[in-house]
Amino acid sequence: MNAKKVSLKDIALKAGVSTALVSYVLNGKEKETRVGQAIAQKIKEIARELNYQPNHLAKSLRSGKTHTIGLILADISNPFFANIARVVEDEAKKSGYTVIIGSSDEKADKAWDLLNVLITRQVDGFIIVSSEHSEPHIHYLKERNIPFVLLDRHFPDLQTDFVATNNYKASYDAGVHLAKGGYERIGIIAYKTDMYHMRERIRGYKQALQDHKFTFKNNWLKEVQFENIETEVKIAIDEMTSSKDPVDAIIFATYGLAINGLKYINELMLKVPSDLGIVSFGQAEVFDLYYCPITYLKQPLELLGMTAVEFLLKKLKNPEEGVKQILMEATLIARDSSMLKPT
Amino acid sequence: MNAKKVSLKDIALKAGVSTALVSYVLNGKEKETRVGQAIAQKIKEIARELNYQPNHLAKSLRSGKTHTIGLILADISNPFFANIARVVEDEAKKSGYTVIIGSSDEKADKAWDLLNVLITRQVDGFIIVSSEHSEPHIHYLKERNIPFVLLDRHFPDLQTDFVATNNYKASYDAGVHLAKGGYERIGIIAYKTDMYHMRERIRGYKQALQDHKFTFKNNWLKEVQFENIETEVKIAIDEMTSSKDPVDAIIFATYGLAINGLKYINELMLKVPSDLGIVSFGQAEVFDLYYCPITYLKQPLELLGMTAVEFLLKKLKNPEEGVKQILMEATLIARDSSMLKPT
DNA sequence: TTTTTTTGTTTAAACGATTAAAACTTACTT
DNA sequence: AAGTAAGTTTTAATCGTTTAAACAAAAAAA
Repeated sequence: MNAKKVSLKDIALKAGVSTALVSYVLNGKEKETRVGQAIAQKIKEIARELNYQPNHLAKSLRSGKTHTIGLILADISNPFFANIARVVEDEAKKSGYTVIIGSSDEKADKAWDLLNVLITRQVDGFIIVSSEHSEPHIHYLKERNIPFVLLDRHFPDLQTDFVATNNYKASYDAGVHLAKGGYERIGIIAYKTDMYHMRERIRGYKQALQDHKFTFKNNWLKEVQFENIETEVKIAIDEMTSSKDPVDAIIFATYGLAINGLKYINELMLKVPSDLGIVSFGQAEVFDLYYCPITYLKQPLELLGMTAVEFLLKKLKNPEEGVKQILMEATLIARDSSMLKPT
Repeated sequence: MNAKKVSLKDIALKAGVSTALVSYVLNGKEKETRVGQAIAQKIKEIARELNYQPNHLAKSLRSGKTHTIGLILADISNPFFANIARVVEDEAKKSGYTVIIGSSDEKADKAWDLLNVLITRQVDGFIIVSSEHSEPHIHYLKERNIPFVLLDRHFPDLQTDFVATNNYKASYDAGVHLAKGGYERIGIIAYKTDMYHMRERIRGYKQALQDHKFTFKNNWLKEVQFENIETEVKIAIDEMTSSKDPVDAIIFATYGLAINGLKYINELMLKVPSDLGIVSFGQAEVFDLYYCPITYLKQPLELLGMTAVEFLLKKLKNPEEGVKQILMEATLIARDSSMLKPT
């Protein structure tokens, strides 16, 4: 950054007026502050001529607003979140906001670090895809009165703005869909976590079983740890398929679980959908790539991202506004992997 | 942000000294500026007690440095770049830098917008994964003396810092590998672009053919447009497989091409690796998921990202330092998809 | 004509930090 | 006792903007 930047002062000097006038004119306050027509015109011209770019730092220092929002993702290597990031970025830019993205990699302490870095960077607010054990972060934000919106995952016991998917319903739909497809011993592989979105996915699944008079077997629900996903998914599938009540279909509660699970199902030479029906959460072109295209639950990605931005910007404009919460419906995209008996 | 922030002045007031002293002490300049032992201690204590967090905006305004770097990606929905982003972010943070990520979606004008937004945000420098037609951006940056490092893609005619993969070699390896696997009519599907990394991939492929005394047929090279990837890949595969010189193996020059191509190969009921051998650029767990695991070229993702940060930070520290360029080698990860005759 | 109002413009403080230079204390030399 | 040096702290300018308040000149009202 060589060519020393043009400042208000430079313009003022050249126009032979004070910086105040320049500031007024360049901020469209000519009317309220009754700046002379001729001068106003001249200032604008000189500004253009000098290619003036306001200094955001100075502006922010003065105003206390940075027009920057922090986006904390649970895992940016997950294509779902990567795409969310893109949507949020685009949407924020429309309103003149810049987004700083951080990935917590599902670790609460990394999320905490990020939060603090971004707070000292004075972002105006946050959009957060929470990781486990981050309730304290939420409390902290509320306490310090920092505006934020939770995205995709939320805490039902905490009064916060959020935008999320109706996971219960989505999972229920998956169960019903498999049942209709002719499967009767449906299992689910989820993450071992207390996070609400995951509990809801399990609850929806169980409800679907119940509504079809299938008695849930403990063995049909497997919860694996994010850190050991590869080995634990294998064990889970082994146990699910080899017990005395083997499953004939599996719901994968996330994209990552599905990738690992399908990989292993291939190794086992199990045939989808005949040996095993499959439905997975999370969309990805990848599911089309499987020899038997995978039925999946498509979350309204764009809408989620855009709404989160909308909520946050509203809150920034008017911090007193009420709590905004919304649950959006996922769509089940039926493919071959969930059809035992072709209809 | 309620509880009005603690500033140097607050500390100074409480300690009964001037802000200058506080600044000196808190910046570890007590020695050079010979601040009294007792006072220094007191200041530090009060700072801790008040939980003082320096105001980055003010610091930056004064120093002209924001300790922020802009990362412009060609496409954040590509897992390769998403992971690069993560690496860059982590690495930068180690040195106290914050990263602002933007995705140009392979569009030069979006990249230009991003560039300007980030320049007005006064990032200290850029790491850029260029999209096509963005040479002018490079010139602009050089002209304005804004430090930057190109990542993954570079322009051989432009004197710039860059960190990239040796695409020629990688592609050459892919060709040789397929030839060794028993394939003799090897094709490649690439993007239609003048970008050097893509030209190199094609060049390496051709060289491999030549070294095996296979005569390259025009029909074996297909270039598709990023915007129409889905339909054009289909056409490409149709043409490659149905002509009078049908290919028996395909190299996909990118991850996205592979995803789309494999999807279509499935539809066509072509069997990998017997009907068609496959090698693809870009790593992804997804390649394991295919019924026949896909051989791929693994780029040194972490190293690329870390080196880019290293180069940039060095340049920030000492702008006069010479041009840094490095090409890193990809590793071919051999799987079943490229073995015609099992060895 | 004097007073008031309107219109147009400047002044100066503020945001929160950094830092060169000035100023003030002691203590030490001669 | 006066001068100098060394040690310690303050002053004040600066980064680029915003904006309340003060000011001046012209126009309107008295």
